[in-house]
Amino acid sequence: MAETLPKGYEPQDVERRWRGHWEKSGTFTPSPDDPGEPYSIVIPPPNVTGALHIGHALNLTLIDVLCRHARQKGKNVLWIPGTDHAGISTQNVVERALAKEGKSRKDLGREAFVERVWQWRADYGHRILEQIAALGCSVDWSRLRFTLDDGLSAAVRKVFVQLYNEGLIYRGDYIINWCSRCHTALADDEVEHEEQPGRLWKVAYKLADGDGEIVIATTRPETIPGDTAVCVHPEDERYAGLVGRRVVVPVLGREIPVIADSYVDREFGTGALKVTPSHDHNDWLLGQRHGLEFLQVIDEDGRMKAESGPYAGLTKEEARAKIVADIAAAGLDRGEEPLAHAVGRCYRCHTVVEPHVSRQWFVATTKMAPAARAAVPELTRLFPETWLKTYYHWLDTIRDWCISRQIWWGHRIPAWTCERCGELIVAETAPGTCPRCGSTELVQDEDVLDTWFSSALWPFSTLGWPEMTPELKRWYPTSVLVTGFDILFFWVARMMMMGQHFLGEPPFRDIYLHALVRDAQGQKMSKSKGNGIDPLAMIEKYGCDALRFTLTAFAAMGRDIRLSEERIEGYRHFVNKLWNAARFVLMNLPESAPPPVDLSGPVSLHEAWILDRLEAVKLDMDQALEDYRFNDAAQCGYKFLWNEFCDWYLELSKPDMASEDPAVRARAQYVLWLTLREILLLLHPIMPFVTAEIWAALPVPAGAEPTDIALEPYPPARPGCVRPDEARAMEFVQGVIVAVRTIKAELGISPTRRVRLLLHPGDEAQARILEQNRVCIETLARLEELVIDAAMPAPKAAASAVAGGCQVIVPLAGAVDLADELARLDKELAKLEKDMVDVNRKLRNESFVSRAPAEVVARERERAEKITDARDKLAARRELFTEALAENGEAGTASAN
RNA sequence: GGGCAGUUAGCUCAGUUGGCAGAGCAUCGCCCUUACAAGGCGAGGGCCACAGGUUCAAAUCCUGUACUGCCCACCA
Repeated sequence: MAETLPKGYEPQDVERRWRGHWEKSGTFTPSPDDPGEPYSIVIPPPNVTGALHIGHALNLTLIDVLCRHARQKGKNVLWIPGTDHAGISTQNVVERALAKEGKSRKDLGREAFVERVWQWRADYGHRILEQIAALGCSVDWSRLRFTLDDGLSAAVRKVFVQLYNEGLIYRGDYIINWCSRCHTALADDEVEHEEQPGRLWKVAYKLADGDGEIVIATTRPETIPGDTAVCVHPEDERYAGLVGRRVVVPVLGREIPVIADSYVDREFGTGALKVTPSHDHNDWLLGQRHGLEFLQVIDEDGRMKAESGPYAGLTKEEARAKIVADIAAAGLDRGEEPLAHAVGRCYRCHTVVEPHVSRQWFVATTKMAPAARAAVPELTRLFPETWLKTYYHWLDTIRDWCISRQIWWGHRIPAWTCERCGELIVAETAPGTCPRCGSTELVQDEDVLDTWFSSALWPFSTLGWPEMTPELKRWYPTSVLVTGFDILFFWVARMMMMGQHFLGEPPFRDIYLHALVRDAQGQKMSKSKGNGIDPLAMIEKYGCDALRFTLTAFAAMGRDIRLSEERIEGYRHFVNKLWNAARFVLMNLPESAPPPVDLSGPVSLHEAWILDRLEAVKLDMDQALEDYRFNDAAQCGYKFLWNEFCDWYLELSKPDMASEDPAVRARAQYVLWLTLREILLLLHPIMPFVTAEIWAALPVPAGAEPTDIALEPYPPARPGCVRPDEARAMEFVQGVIVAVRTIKAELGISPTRRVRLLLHPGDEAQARILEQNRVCIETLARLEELVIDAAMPAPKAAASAVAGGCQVIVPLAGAVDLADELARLDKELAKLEKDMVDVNRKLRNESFVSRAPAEVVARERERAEKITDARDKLAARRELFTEALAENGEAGTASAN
């Protein structure tokens, strides 16, 4: 007997062993010179501060499935792992740690602070990597990257300098989103807009030169000190006479002009608005258009500046309250109403952002977007396609990207200013002297780059760019990017732009956007809600393969995943099923692999059937993965293993194992061995550990060495095993067996009780098939006697059914309630009658017969015949059965044997 | 205000080109049949959100409606 497996599958131990093996053996470290079509994926780099959450688990599982599958298909597969320095997030984490020591980053100073962050990374940055490993990811650890590595930093500087020289990076004063907590500018899409209840105040602005007033509406009275105009619509008759005159800013007493601009919505509020160019995005545009004064009254900490006069020093919240009160006191209050409006918040810390005018660096993404747009879908395919419109829309309406951040952790902007002459120098390395005046007093820009700037280079910076490395030649562009749709703009679109600009072609052949993982109620999982499912805890509890299979099985394209622990628990049963099926097979195999048998020659019907199914499953799973239909691939494997291999084939193989004919035994062993072997290969990309463990226990041909399943090719097609006719014949036999089981179950006959069975085959061919599979039927239907003879009269007191035209007759004996069988027959007949009405309605419909494809009509005709045949046979049986009932009189039970 | 999804069994979801509505879990029977009780064998359960339209034929295609969710957006 072959090596046996322990009775229960113990994932923890198995996972630890295989992980260690794969890491040490270098199994997943390819060489650019290896043969095969190149296949590469870059990991969406998790934040170095991060802890693995379920979204990562989904992402990494899907990538790993693709990589392992590609390896099986003979491709030269590279999966690069790495982490992102995550500027603001990481700085926040370290600042919080500092705060516990009662220190701020300013206490340390820039250099010491950055040193402290590196230390933090050395201490904790590996956690996320270990967690990636725990998922069984087949990444190439030898090529691990970090966005602040020397090589990647060099790439960042080169890109910055080149874009600057090309005029695609520029510096300018703009209104940007300012987070007063993180103390930095934020890009437009780093601001989350959130509808919340607010108020709309109406305030009177008195005319400077006499009586009259304009009532404006505002949601932000604290910005009144920064007003430099009042604006109305040019065609608004209500205010026609006022444009060009001057009004007085309430409380402050300054005079400002009334201007007209068609931007104003006459329907909203009072149709008049106050303009604060330094503290509102729209007002900033108005200010530019109309040459207004820019007056900053709120500082970088969210406090009122000296320019706000009496409110100086207050927080903006305090200022709002005081200003509202002062306006009321001055008799300028013209009412207020509740108004829900969107307020922007920092996506990192959720502080309300303040529009703020300052000098920042920008990438002219408006110029780079068209190429990224045009590449899809011609050069890069997007899955699911439904994201196309969103992608296009974003690129079509894109604004330039603010890339400077006023923090310390990140890539420092490679720009220097000459203290003496003011010259701006942008260079990859620090310049020694000013090229204009020769001064050595050069000061580097204090700011660092947006984290997404280095992420945008990830697909080629990780491959060694700007050096033309063998890796870059071999694996760029990458095969597919797998990521969540939530970073389509942050990351994906920007990688497209950078990849095209610097490498001349987009960085991926395909982009697969997967769903978000939500909880069972459909809520986004988050720490604050406490509804998260911790993947590591799940791995601990149910095993990695169960988690991976669950995530794969639910990854239907374009749909969110509602995950709950019960799901994972459910799929653990599947892992266990595989384990036990393998145990059974191993118990029945010799020590060495069974010698090959010609499977295209004569085999028994159930063997032909399972081999035929196996061929179909190989094709289906392969195609599903090619199409990124992960759920279909998982489902397909699940059904084949459980519902076909275990439920039928293993049971059918049992009599073969007990056969006295050594040839039958040998062939059964070979088919068992081979089928299990290929099932393991098919499931391996989804469930690497349990399949590896079983594979290792599977006997190999005498003299051969056991292999590593991770290096085995995808099971090749075996054309001789495609036998649809025999597969159909087997399905007929299954139908007969199910009919007997159903009769037993519905008549309350114990499944273990052996009964006699009479079969009236529909024709000679059926009779032959049934005869050849006598043992199968006897075993699976649990019979004490089987008679296959259309001429053999059936006893009146018998339960009956029709399966594929064959009458299935179970003579009733003992304490069976005959009324049950009558009810059963009537139910069955009613169903057939209904089917017949349906099918006849179609066939009697002249236009159906004439217009539907001939093939569909023929199918319906065939169906009608089958239904009629079954109905007639059952009706005849019912006649006889009622006679039996009458003969039995009040007894109501059969005593036929 | 625009855009995109979703609505199918009690729950969570599949359903590729229109052609007999499926799975898992849950429920209800019967079984400890020597791989597995984390199991086996059966059963019940659906106006495919609503209203129109196209078609021989619609869960599927078109139009509209109603909810639900997400994304984008400068009504202060």
